[in-house]
Amino acid sequence: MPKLGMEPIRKEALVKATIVEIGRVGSLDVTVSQIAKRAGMSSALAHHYFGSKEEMFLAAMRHIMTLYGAEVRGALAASEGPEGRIRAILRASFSPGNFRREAVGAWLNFWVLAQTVPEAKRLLAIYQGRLQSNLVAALRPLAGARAEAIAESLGALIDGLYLREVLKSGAPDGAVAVGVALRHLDAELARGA
Amino acid sequence: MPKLGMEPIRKEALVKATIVEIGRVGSLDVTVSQIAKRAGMSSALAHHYFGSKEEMFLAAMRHIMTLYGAEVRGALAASEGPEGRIRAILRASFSPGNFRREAVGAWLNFWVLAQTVPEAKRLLAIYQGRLQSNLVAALRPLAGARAEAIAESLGALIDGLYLREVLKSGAPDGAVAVGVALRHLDAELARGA
DNA sequence: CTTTTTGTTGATTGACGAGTCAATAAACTT
DNA sequence: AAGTTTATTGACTCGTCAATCAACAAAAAG
Repeated sequence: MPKLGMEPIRKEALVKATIVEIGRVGSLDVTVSQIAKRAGMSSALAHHYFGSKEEMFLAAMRHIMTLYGAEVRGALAASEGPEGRIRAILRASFSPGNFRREAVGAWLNFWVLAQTVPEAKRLLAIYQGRLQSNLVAALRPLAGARAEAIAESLGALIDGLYLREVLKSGAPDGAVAVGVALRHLDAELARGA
Repeated sequence: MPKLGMEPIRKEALVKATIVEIGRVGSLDVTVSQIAKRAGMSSALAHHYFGSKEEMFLAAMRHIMTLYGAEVRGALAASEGPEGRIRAILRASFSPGNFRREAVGAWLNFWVLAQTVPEAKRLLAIYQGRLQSNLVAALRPLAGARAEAIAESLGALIDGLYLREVLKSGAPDGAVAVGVALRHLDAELARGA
């Protein structure tokens, strides 16, 4: 049955299964067997393609970040004006695709991973840097020298809203989160003016 | 050698050791043996006093929350006026005792725990509720009907600042965090006025 | 002084899980 | 057709760890 060119297909299936399982179990205590089973293959094959469980986690992290980055870029391209760009970033951050239970759970656990695995820390730092520079770029025309400071608190607020989503029961509501972030932004901008 | 009345002493030592080990390892993948060793006893004794590892985690969580709560109450008692009360809450939240690497790491991991262990979720909800009502009480005279909304975003911001501390290298700087939170607050209040 | 309660641990059990290996098979190369 | 590369898995190794147990020691109770 060996069809050739399976590698990318298998890897993608494993990455998605990893995210789903982390979200389902709620921690990084997922077994390779669980992941492999959900992806429809044996655990041996999972080890064959990724050398270790840690590599699977990192690949899953890159995947989530890639999705997030793409969504932000897309929203940014379709936006106009500084304020429009900020709204775009916020909407992308809390879009149904990113702001869903399993993705939020995955993020939380990647944060834990970052405490011990340097590569995970690096990836998370990249995410933070990109968010920060996107926000600063959009804020510069509106807030001048205060752009950095506002971007930092806005970034922390976004992360905090993600964190709090973990405790909520019921489906995530991105609109509410966007509203909270926008109110904060308005307040900051109003003060500067 | 069995001196009587060891139970509370042993339990306290275990709770502290649990927090230290979680902070050191950076995850909940700490063994009971590690914890027991740091607390100066055998793993069997740890199991004797707490029935399970999970109970140890929950006890550690209660301990951290108790410390935090006590510090907030103390700061609140020594404060004057609505604005003073808010400052007190923020200062307590980012005090050296609470805002230190191992405590921050422990918080993060408790959040993970809350995804699967109902009791952990309950405890975290209590913390959030207390923080919220403390903030609302202090904000009411300043912001009236907007107190709840501001308290919510301020609470999320605090959590976000904790979260981001995890990625930073170097010693935590509570003063900076308090500054960020206070700026946010000022902005919100200025708008309402 | 014997019985019970409290403190304490080394040794053991039992389960589970990451990673390896050998074997099998289909496809591609020469 | 023979040889190589890619796909795939069941079985196995080896280690780890939570939880239990049996046993011992000292204090308190009767």
